[in-house]
Amino acid sequence: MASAPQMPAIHDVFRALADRTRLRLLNLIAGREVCVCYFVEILRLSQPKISRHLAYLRRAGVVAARREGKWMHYRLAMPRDKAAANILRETLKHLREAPEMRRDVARLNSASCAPKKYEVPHGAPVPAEMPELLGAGGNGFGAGRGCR
Amino acid sequence: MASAPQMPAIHDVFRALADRTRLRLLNLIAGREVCVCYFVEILRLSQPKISRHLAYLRRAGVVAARREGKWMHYRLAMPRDKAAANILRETLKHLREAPEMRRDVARLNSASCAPKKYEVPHGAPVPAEMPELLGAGGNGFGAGRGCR
DNA sequence: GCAACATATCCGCATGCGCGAATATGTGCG
DNA sequence: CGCACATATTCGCGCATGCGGATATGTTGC
Repeated sequence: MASAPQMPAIHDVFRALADRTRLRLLNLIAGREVCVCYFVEILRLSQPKISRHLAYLRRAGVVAARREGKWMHYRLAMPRDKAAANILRETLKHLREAPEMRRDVARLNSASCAPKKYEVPHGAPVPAEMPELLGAGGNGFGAGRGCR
Repeated sequence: MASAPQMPAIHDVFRALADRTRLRLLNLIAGREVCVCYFVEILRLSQPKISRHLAYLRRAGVVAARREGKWMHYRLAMPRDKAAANILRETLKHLREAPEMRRDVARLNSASCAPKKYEVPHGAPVPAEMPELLGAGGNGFGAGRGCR
């Protein structure tokens, strides 16, 4: 048999998803790897607040972090538990359709194409596409890195 | 429109799902209409606790209640919000596969077929199948009311 | 080492939630 | 009405969580 669905896994995912800020973060992170500094600018929230929610998501096992010099890159991490992973995918799919979420992505798009218009730190790494972890269907970001 | 009810809906659903007891209740309720007295006996939890969690689920809009004499029947209520509904369906689908959840359903099955073996009140209404609201795939309950 | 920067964690406070215990509401029956 | 029963709500407590503000950690470059 494949996986014995564990209650704790699903339970943790739900707790992680039960917050608006974390949903916005997950939506931004879905399909690419993003540096923390972008979250702060795009969501217009304090840096500690962003960092705390990212830590929460990390503990719940739905995002992973990678350090590169001073910058921390966050990416989606599909839970091992199949149920949790499916629910997360389903959630992200529908988040993409919410107007507020689309606005966030649009802002991230602008910021990564024209960083000078935003308060993103000088030399901040451009978000990199990572569609592998995503479910089917894009999220309006990539289309070849845009920036024409 | 009335203040864009999109986001709050999903958010509330996640908060409702972020509790083990409520997940067990939802799993028992999925596909049938159940009297409160069964929950108390099957889950072996105090009556106020059951009632409180049912109220929470009701406020989140994922279950609905119907009064019949002294008995209250609870049934699943798919949220209007399409995203919330899909996520709820996906969740229920995977809950059914968890061993603990299967045990609960098995106990409910026994109790509704042979109430005397359980502490269910005398004359308690037998849970009625309601597969309409469920996603595809049964949950091991019905198969024609069993009880042979 | 030290300054500058990006990020993470800690502190204190307010709020919300889960819990058991007690109590309130609603319904049928004699 | 008054009692018995099923269910709901309230209360007080302990604990987790979200928050802003302050501070700590880690990294680069001089």
